[in-house]
Amino acid sequence: MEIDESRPIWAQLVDEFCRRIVSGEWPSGRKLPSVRELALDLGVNPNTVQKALAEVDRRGLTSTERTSGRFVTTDAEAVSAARRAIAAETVDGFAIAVSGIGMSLAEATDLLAGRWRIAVADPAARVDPEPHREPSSRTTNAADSPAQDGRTNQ
Amino acid sequence: MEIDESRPIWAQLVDEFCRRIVSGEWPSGRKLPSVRELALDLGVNPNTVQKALAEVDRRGLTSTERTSGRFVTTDAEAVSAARRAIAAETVDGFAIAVSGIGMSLAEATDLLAGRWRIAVADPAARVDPEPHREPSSRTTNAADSPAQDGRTNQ
DNA sequence: CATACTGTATTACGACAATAATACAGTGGT
DNA sequence: ACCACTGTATTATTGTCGTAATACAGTATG
Repeated sequence: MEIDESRPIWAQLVDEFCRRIVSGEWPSGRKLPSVRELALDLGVNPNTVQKALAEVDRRGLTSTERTSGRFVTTDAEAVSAARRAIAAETVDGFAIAVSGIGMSLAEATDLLAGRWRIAVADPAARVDPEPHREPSSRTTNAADSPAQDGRTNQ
Repeated sequence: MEIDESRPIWAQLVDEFCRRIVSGEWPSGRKLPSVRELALDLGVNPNTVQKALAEVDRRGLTSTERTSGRFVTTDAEAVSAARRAIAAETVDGFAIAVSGIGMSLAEATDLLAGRWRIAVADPAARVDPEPHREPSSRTTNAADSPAQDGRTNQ
């Protein structure tokens, strides 16, 4: 799994764990790897994994036996509901994004069909998102005059 | 424009400004609102706007006249290239996301067609992403034993 | 020329994410 | 009983994001 710096790691882990569950990668009833094992695999701190798993618990996709481990829920409906929710979120976000740059549904559908195979199969061929880099050498900088200026933030 | 807490604000502003340019909302050659004005409109600190605009400059979509203001590039090819890049990123990301939860291209296309109109037109009907909330009452917590444990982070 | 506007530069502070390093408690196998 | 393993809890440190509050420099207009 890929982790980037654009969002809190624990939030990315929540998404990844949910994905593994709704995709069947972690089937219903299966015992999850331990907190420490997951942390090792993912290259993050166990604290971060724990935080993410607590949120997955909260969403009802996993539960913990306190000392014997953590397990995927056996409630199949909960899993499929989560899958539908994730799908809907993803689709809506995509629709908003592409319509926001002036694309039509037909354009979006065509582009999707054209890139599907390659994007899904060949990670190297993907167009990765702009990696969230600091704007060149500049610092931060901003305002000036004291009172009537653009400092109307919260 | 909507700002959430899932990513640095300045990064969201970069995306938004690029979107306005490639969508034609800010046409080629047009003078951008001032840093302070944008900060006021968006409800953020001028520093944050400045940081975002510096990045948009770096990407070649805007340039600054230092004292007279900031302008959208007149290089039409740069704009359309940026639009293509954004579209490709968005489509690839979508393809990976939906295939990651086990959807086929046909399913994705159908779902997209079904949700297109409503997601684009009616913000209230959208399925919003999980709002990145702290996992209930729990703290953070994690590991234990000292040496041979999962603390193999960087 | 003076004033208002533009972008740019600094420094400081509060909040939080991620890490680090322990510690505790309960279960299961030997 | 012992020991390895599980989840959970605490405390401290570091870095960065967002904000705040100024300050400086150049242009344009009256």
